[in-house]
Amino acid sequence: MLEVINNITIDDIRKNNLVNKEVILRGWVWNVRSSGKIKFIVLRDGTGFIQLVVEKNNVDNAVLEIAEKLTQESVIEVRGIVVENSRLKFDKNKSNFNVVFIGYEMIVKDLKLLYKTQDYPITPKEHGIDFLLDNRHLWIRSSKQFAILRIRNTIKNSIREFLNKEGFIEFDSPILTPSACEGTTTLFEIDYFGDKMYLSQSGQLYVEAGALAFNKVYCFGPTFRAEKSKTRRHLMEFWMVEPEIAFATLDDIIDIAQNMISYIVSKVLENNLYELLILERDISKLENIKLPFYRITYKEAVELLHSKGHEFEFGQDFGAPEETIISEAFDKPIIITHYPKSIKPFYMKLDENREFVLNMDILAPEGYGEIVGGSQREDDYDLLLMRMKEENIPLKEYQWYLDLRKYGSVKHAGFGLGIERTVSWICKLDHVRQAIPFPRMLYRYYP
RNA sequence: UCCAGCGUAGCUCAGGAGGUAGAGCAGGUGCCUGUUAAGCACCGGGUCGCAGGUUCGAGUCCUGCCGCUGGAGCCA
Repeated sequence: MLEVINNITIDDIRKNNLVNKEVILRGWVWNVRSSGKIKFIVLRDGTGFIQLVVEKNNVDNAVLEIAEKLTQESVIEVRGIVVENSRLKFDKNKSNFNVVFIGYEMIVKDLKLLYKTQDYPITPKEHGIDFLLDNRHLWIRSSKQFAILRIRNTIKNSIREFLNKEGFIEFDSPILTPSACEGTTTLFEIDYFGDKMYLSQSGQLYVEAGALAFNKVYCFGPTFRAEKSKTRRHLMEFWMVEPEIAFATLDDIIDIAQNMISYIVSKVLENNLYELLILERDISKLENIKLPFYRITYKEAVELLHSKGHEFEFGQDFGAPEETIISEAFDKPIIITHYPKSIKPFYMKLDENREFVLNMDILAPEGYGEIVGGSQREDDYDLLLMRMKEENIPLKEYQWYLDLRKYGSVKHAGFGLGIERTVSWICKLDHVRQAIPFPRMLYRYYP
């Protein structure tokens, strides 16, 4: 008598050898095709996709009747034998509805209908982005979204793993803040029992306090920016990891940042080949992400733009076209350092001649642009005060921040890495809105 | 916020020299034992974004508004 394995997922079938084992799966009907007395059901259970085969001569009439009436997203419990099937190998030239079958299928013995779904809105056909975003709560069931969000999970886990190994502690910065961390950008205002508070646009100033208390810290969470920007690289709510290290210089955080990015990519390649295949990602581009990355100064980047025939005024900040030109010129992430102080915030440490700052941006390759921004921080009380006055920063609200330069100030540095942009690059998405479960965009926040 | 484009069936779109709508998919009913966004046959499905205007007549032309998409600025 064959033992039936219950409590199993499609992921288990993919990872363990369960050929010729009888198993029970529960999941949602993805698609049904039939050819007379044989029916093919594609099942998804949240961990993957598998084809079920219902043959007339193999099952009771009752089972056949259920199989005949299945609709998309109906819920079933199915018992059957796992078999290998070479016909189900992924073929790039044949669209598989973007489902990658796993080399196995299940010959069904029994089938129970647990929930009958009717008129599921997302059909196996093209849909417009407006419709899909309105149905984001259902769209996340689709194969590509499934793949992207599983890769996002790997990326977040790998970041925590990496920082833990490096001796960091997670230090939570507040989301409600009494003042702006970066004076320039717009903030979401909150009524806090009659006072004005803001949703945090960066945990950086708080992790600086953390670094002087715990040496190596990072915060990891959502941040909010009320910028009226409407591009493929912007969300109003996005996730950022911000490591900050005491006694560190610009060079030190460049090392940490590129090691971290390289670790993230290696973990995705280790854990998510299936998902990358669903996304039809060119894996060789990711395998190429090896240390060290390219490193140039702002000055050299401007020269590069000029050599490409691009008009650009020295002293301006790089916009989307510049970032794209620069990042397309390299096959690995590119680190740009020493920007002019006039285009960077007050807390960045000045270099010797006080013209440039000790900062770095990291641009992802393939035209993806900035994913990391960081700097060594100004640790001298008087210089910081001078910079704050120059930029009209309200000193009263930042007294606590100045205090950090008054009581045991040390050189320190840190950076922020944007999660959605990183996901977007690794998955080669055309927009960051697909890199987060429920994107918050300008004028679009449903569901 | 600025520039450009688009709003027709549940979805993706066609019609667009003004004469009151059409295809695929999805849904329904059949046929087919290896399909793979299967195929074939038949069926049901529409205040053509909203408001006004021109006209005998507007999905089609004009004006305004609303919604969405793409791009720019700002940034991660």
